[in-house]
Order: sequence, then C-alpha cells, then structure tokens
Amino acid sequence: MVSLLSEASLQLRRQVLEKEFSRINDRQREAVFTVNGPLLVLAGAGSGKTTVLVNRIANLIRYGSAYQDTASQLSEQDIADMQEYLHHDTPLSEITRSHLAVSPVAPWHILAITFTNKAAGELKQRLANMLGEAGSQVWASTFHSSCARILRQFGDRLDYSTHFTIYDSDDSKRLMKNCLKELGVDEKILSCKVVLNEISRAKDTLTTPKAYQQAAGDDNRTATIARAYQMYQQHLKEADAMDFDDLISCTVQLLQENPDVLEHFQKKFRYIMVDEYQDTDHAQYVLIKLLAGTDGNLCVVGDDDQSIYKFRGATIENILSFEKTFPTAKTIRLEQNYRSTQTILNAANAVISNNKERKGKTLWTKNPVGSKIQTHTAINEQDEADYIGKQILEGVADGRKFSDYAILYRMNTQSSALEKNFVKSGIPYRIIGGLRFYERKEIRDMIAYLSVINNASDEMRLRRIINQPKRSIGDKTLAAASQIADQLGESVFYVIDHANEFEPLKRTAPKLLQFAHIMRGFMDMNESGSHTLKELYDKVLEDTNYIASLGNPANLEVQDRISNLRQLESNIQQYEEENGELASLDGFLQEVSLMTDIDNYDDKADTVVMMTMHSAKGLEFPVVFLPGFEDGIFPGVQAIYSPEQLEEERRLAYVAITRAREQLYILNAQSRMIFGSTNRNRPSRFLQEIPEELMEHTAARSWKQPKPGTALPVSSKEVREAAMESALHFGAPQSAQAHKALQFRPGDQVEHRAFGKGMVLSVTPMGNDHLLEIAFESKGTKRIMANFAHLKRA
DNA sequence: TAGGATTTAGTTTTT
DNA sequence: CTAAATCCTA
Repeated sequence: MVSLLSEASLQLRRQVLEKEFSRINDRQREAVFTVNGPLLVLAGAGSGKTTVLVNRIANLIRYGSAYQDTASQLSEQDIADMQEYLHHDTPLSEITRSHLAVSPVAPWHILAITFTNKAAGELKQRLANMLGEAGSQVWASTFHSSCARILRQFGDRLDYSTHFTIYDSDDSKRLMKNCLKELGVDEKILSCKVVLNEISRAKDTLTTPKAYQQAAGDDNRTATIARAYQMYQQHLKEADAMDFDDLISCTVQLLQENPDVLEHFQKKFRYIMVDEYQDTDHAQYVLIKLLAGTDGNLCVVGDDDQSIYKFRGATIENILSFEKTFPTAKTIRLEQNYRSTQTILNAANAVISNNKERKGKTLWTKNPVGSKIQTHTAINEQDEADYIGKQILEGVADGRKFSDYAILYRMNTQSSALEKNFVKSGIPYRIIGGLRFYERKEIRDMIAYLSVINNASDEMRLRRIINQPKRSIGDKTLAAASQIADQLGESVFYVIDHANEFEPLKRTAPKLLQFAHIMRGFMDMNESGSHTLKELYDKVLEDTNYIASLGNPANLEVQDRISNLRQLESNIQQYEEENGELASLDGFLQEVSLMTDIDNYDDKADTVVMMTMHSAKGLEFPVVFLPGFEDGIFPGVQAIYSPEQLEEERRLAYVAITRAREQLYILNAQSRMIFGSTNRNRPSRFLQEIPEELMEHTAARSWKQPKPGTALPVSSKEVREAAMESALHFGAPQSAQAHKALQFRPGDQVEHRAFGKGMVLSVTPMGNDHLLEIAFESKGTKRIMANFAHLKRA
C-alpha cells in the first residue's frame, strides 16, 4: 500500500491540499489547515473571515488533519492520481480523496457560532453550496439560538418546561415596570431602563440575584436593584419565560450543574468556531470554554478594532487575553483586505492607529488606489441631506443602482432629515432599525396571541392581548384576577376561564368567559395537530376581529398595519415550508423571538439603505455616506471626555469607513437641529485624523432659495404617509398607483422636481416598477424608477 | 373604560 | 422637534 516514505508522502499530500484550497491566500490557508488546538484568527475588516470559516469547516469534513498528520495510506494509484491533479488539473477521484483524509470530522461534530441570524444564514448557505448535504448538517447558529436549542432539550433540569417563552426587550420592560410598581419604586428616581441595564450586566457576568444582593451591601440604590432583580427573575420563572440574557446564563448554569449534560455536549461538539469573538461577553466566554472542554479544538475569529458593543457588556478582554487563557493557542493575522480601495483603507488605518488598546494590525490591499474621499461641509442637516440626495441621483444617472448606496449614521434620529429629502427627490430608500418589524404593535399583538396559545401561563402576554381588541376588560378586573390566581396558585388564564366561580369577577365574567372561550378554541385547534399554523393564525385574526378593530381601512396607517399582518402570515407560511413535518407553533415562536430586521434585509431590492453604523457591521456597499461627522454627534458628547469611550467611538468610525468598497463621503454640518434646539458643532476629530492627501473637500456656498412649487411635506407624518404611498406601489401591483408607470410612454414630456423638464426615451419594466430613461433639458439623460420619481406631465 | 389632552424624555443595541 | 407614556375627564 505505502509506496513512498512518509516524509515524501506528506509533501505530496500537502501540495494537493494546497491546490484544493488555492483560491485563498497563504494566511487564510494557514488558518484552514490549523485544525487542532486553540486558534485565534485576527481578521481585519474585509479580510475574508467567512471564507476562512467555510473553508476550514470544509477541510475538517473532507480531509480532517491530513495536512499535519504523517499517517499515510496511499496506494500507487492514489499517488498517480495526485500527480495528475497537480500537473494536469485532472480532477481527483473520489477514492483518492477519501484516502487522503486523516480522521475526517463528521459535520455534526462541528459547532459554528455567530452573533446574528444573518451571519449564521450566510454561513449555512455557503457550507451547503460547498459541501452539499454534509454542509447542512453542521450546527451553525447564533449564541442565542444554540442556547435555546440546548435549553429546550435539557431545560427540565433547571425547572423550565420545554416550550418556555423567550421575552424580548419590550416584554422585559413591561415586566420590570410591574416589578418596580410592586416594590413601590419611583421610576423618576430609578428608571426601569437603568435597572434592566444593570441586571443585564449582572447576567453577562454570571452574577445571580443573591450574589448581586450580597455585593450591594449598604448601598441603597444597588440594594433596590437587587430586589428588583430577584423579583424579576421570579416572575420570569412563573411565566415559564427567559429573557435574552437568561438564554446564555441558564445554559452555563445547566452545563455547570449537570456533568452528564456537559459531557454530552463536549462529546458532540468536538470542533467549535466562534465568529465576531470581540463581541462576546463574559457569560459567552464561559459557555465557549465549557463546551470546548479539555480538547480545546476552539477557533475564534475576531477583530479587536471592530469591538463596538462594550456598552452592551462585550468585553474586549476575551480577545486580548485569548493567548493567556489558552497558552498553546496559535494566532494568525489576516491583513489583506479584498473589499476597499487603498485610499479608503489608508484612511481607516490612520484613524484606528490613534487607539492605544489594540493588538495592532495594518490592512493592505491589492485593489486600486481609487478616488479620494469626498468630504463636504453642509450648512445644516437639510443641506447635508440635499447634498447626499444629489450625489445619489447623479450616480444613478451615470449607471449606478440605488442599492449601491448606503448611509450610515450615529443616531437613528439622523435619518429623518434624509427621509424628508429622499421623499422629495423620489429616491427609493429603506431604513434598517428604528421601528422593527417584530416590534410593531400589530405584530406583537398577534405574536402575543400565539404565545398564549402555546403557553397559557405567560401572564405578560395574556395581559397584552386580553383587551386588544377592546373587550371592556380593564386594569381593575385584571388585577383582581391576578390576585385570585396568586392565592389559588393557578394561572391567570385558569381564573379567567372559571371567572363565574369567583365573586369579585362576577360583573365582568361574561366578557372574561367569552375571551377564554375563543382562546380555548385556538388552543384545541393547535393541540389537535390537524391544522397548519397558517390556518391557526387566520383563525385567530378572524375570531378576534383584529383587523376590523384597527379602524378605517381607507387610512394609510391602517393599510400599513394590515399589510404587516399579511407579511406575518407569509412568514408563518415560509416557516412551515422550510420545516415541513417539524414545524410547530412552539418552534415558530422561538424562531421569531430571536429575529431582528437586519435579518430581513434583502440586498436584492434596488433601494438606498440607511442604518446606524452599528447595524452596518459585517455589511459592505460600493458607496457609503457618513453624515454627522461632528464633535458632539460622532464622537457623541458623552464620549468626548472619556478616553475609553472615545476609543470605542473610534472603532466605530473604523467600522463605518471600512464598509465602503469604492467611494466614501464624509459629511459635517455647520449647524444641526438636535432634539429641538440648534447646535453648532466643530468637525469631528476623526476627520482630522485622516491624512489630508486622501481627501477632497467641498462646502456649501450659500443657502439656496427653494423654488416655488417644490413645497416639501412639512411634518414627519406627511413624510411617512408619502413614503407609505410609495411603498404601496411595490406591494400592490393592482393598486391604482402602480398603473401610473404604465401611463408613461417613450416620447412623453415630463417634469421632475429635481431635474426639471425632460422627455421619456424608454420604459423598461422592473419588478412592480418601471425604469424610465429620460432626457432632461438641462441635466442630461437620467434613469429613474417611475414609482419613486414623482413625475408630472409637462 | 375609552379616548383625547398633556407631559416628558430622548446614543449606539447583533439577541 | 417628535413619539410614546401618562393623565384626565366624559
């Protein structure tokens, strides 16, 4: 069998494996072939870390440790095969491939943890593309959903049911409000936001209510928080619910207290990979360490320069001290950037080099130098928005797509000036963050119905829906029911279901019973198992008369709500299609509770996208605008006098700058209205940290008189309605507005608010919209989406 | 209890 | 300035 010396065999195998992974660079390949023991990959922005993760997993599954191992079982046929492959590009035979492998790893022994569903989804997708069936068997998911999955299996050890509810931040807030009320704490002195934040930090550091109380000592404030913490946890338990932080800390507790469970998962996850390691908090660190166990086949990928969630408990220490925690750890730096131009990278490097607390790395690229960074000083935020809008329209006229553009700001409030301008100029846009899909009232209401159907002891959500739509059941009644429930040790739902048996509820009993009756109907329907989730959802909508309760369907806001409810319906349907036999109400609710709207961000739609710099992490765009580079905005006021916070802001600047592939615009305004008062801010210090020669500066000359007839919507309500109207054009091809586009034909004379008069040259259908090519009298030929253009016939 | 009037608090937030 | 939370009255 063996016909080569093992040394020569290893050489040959290495050559073949290197060729197998020849599409990645040397550093990346080193990370891919380092399969055993702890590994730290310091991956700069745009250095292809997902590629490394995917290839590393592929290598584990296909070849195991063949690159390092000297064991060899190659036949002469194999060797001939390999030579052929190396010299003549003949594909390797499957047999040779299998002979090459040295202790290959089964996909189910691999755990890959990310922070966002989007990142997990991307990873899964790329694994499936590369490895097919085997790729889908890798456990790739977020911290939170991995933990939820573990807890559903072993939650009984912690006295939780297997269908516990996951509370989101809104639920937590409501619950904490109740706790503080119960404790008689004045929210003006100690707001529930502050308390929740404090508790979240406690959970991040694995501090139990008891330990927290002991640490509180004499301090009154802390002692109060300790009591609130205790009560909050108790209520969660009664509701069979966990908040986001509990998912992690309870999993840690489960593994620490149950050696058999720990062993089970240590055996299961023989290889662990963690993405965005710089964002892990202490609890997540402990969790990873527990799972990695003594084998320590742990590979973490991160970038200390992109740590921007310290305020949420992420501890940069985890990455800075990885080598100390795991003395045998190998560190690999990925510094070649594949995303941005040299100019953009130089700017990013220059800014971040002002930070003291960092491991230090310098990004470089083979990409072209690219155009200079455009800096622009606007007069105020409207002028700033105006400038951005103009640049986008010009770019689109030159052949760019709207989706090439992203605007990244420090605060969500900065979006409104942009929004107004874009509505005016007919620029299609989407805002990520702010009001999320799953935070909308109507969606939360329906989710609450489904939650109660799934878990009747969820009092919080029961309270949410019991009078929604209005059933004339008020606080008074609910408080009475809640008290009775406490005395009996039964759930509130039980009490409501038996309302006529309790004297204090006699008056409202018919209403309570009616509510209980319809809920029972839903619960029976769910338990019978003979209906789909979509049918259940439709039944809930119908029996509760929810849609009718929203009000006049002619109202745009009501229409928006209804379309959101339809969207939820199709999400449910999609979930059922994806999960087939395994689909369950429980499963859907869990998936939904861990979902955010970055996850719904689809890059296919051709619109400009706006979001905070934080949300943009991990994304990239050809052209990026960074408005509000002013001291006081970015860096924010709170950060200016704290060196630590300033460094975090600088990392955020680094993240923001490195989102751009080709062109970067940085803007500041001489004055800006913020929370109702006008501020004059100096240009951001970060701007001064970028070398002069990388930038080209312009400034607004004078305040232009708005032309008559170009009246803007004045209130944000009007803006929203106008935006909604535009949005409807997309969703409803049958609507009257959608036919507007069809009214335009080549040769039509039109007038655009920004470009003036022109003639339609061509009409191309695109999705539900139409792309118009228009020759303007003064501005040349532009391409514009009909539904967004607000064109008038001239 | 519902709905309108008034007050008040507003970085960032992968889950 | 704006949106949500709370207050107040019918």
